[in-house]
Amino acid sequence: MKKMSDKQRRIINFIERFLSDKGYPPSIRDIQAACGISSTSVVDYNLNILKSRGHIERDADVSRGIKLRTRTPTSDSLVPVPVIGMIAAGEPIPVPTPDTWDVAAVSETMEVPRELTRGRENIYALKVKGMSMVDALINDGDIVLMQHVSAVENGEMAAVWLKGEKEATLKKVYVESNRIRLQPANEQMKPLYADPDDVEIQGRVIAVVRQVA
Amino acid sequence: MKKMSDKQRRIINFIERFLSDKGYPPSIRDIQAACGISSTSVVDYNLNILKSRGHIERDADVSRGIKLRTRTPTSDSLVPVPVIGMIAAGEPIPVPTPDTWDVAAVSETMEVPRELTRGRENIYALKVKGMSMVDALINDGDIVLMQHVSAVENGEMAAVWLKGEKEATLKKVYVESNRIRLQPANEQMKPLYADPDDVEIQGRVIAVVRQVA
DNA sequence: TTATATAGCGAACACCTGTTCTATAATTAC
DNA sequence: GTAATTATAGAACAGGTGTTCGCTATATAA
Repeated sequence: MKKMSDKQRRIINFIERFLSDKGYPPSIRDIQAACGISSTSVVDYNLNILKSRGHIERDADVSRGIKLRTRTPTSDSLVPVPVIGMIAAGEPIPVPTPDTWDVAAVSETMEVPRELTRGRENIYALKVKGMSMVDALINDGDIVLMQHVSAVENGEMAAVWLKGEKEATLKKVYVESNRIRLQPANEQMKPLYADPDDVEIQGRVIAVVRQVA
Repeated sequence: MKKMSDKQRRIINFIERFLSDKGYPPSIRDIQAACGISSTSVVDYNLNILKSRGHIERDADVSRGIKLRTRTPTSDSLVPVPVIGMIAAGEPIPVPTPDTWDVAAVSETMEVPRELTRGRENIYALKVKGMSMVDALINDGDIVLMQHVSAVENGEMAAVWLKGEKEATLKKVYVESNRIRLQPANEQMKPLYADPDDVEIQGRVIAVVRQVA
């Protein structure tokens, strides 16, 4: 798909906001005024381009007959995620159970944009306690969005439980010949090597959210 | 609330169906045709009743200016935030302008849960480029949610522009007797001291979002 | 240079559409 | 019964609104 011009992007954004604000689409002259366009025909011209590119639909000869094609209705754009526990040094990582999956059965829940989870299944959240994960660039109080998987691709960030050290960490995981390399997200730091029998992959890190103020 | 007449119920149902079908509200004559009403004035008459009873809202003199009131879309639990630029070492931090405030006038936009911004005003987002902010536990590619303020409370995390070093950093700011202490979020690291004339507060850090996978 | 495509401008047209007005029927109140 | 209220009809008006047309400007290609 070809790139949108700056003007076209402004038009799309305005339509979105107008629509969620007023509940009905803007007229061509509404768009003209809001986006500072000099002529209605220019708006029409760009709307036709946006239509041909598939960004909107237009009903001909119908006032305000603009339909957005890109945006899913905002109703399901927020997904609830169960916060099933803490993650901290010296304590095992909470493993999701059928009970904790159920958003309704869990005490705490947070809502995140679908954009973050990208519609993936088996998502849960953990709250980080302590400073033990600064080498993963994760602070005390951060929220880690996880996906429960038993194995990860090489290079993916995962929640790892080190049996011997009784230590929970978040590291990039690389499977090497007969050992596992655990690489901190801060690439200036040195990797850690572990025996495959000593590590337990608990899940994949999807995102980190830190609320500062 | 008084009971709706049969005709009014048909009108409401038709508006709902039309809206979800076409994406924009029907005109009065659309309603007239679909509900088998003989005159536009009768439609107008009943729409006014529905409005006074609180079932719909109408914008006067606006074609298709009908808004359904019954269902509350979760649209206001997600707030759009303009992504106005990058933040990187050696480059000035983009300062929001009246133009970039306007969500409609900005090329890129992201949506975040209202919970994250807590309804604050003047929120914008910056994308972090490079590894220069690892001491603030911020990685390459992270998104920083900012609030534009000219001054911050002691201990708050802020985007700071160091004039002398031509360096943008995110630090906790403490005003001391005749110097400013800039404390990295990673408290194991040493603070930086700067002359008050050398620092420029660009904004307050509200949140950090990192999409890993 | 000469073409060609893209983008913008302003005006005008014709239909769409909300609104208003008058008249009339149906229902309810008294 | 009459009067008042509610509901309906039809028509017309004025402004809203999508569309079109001719023209100009700029950039790209040949």
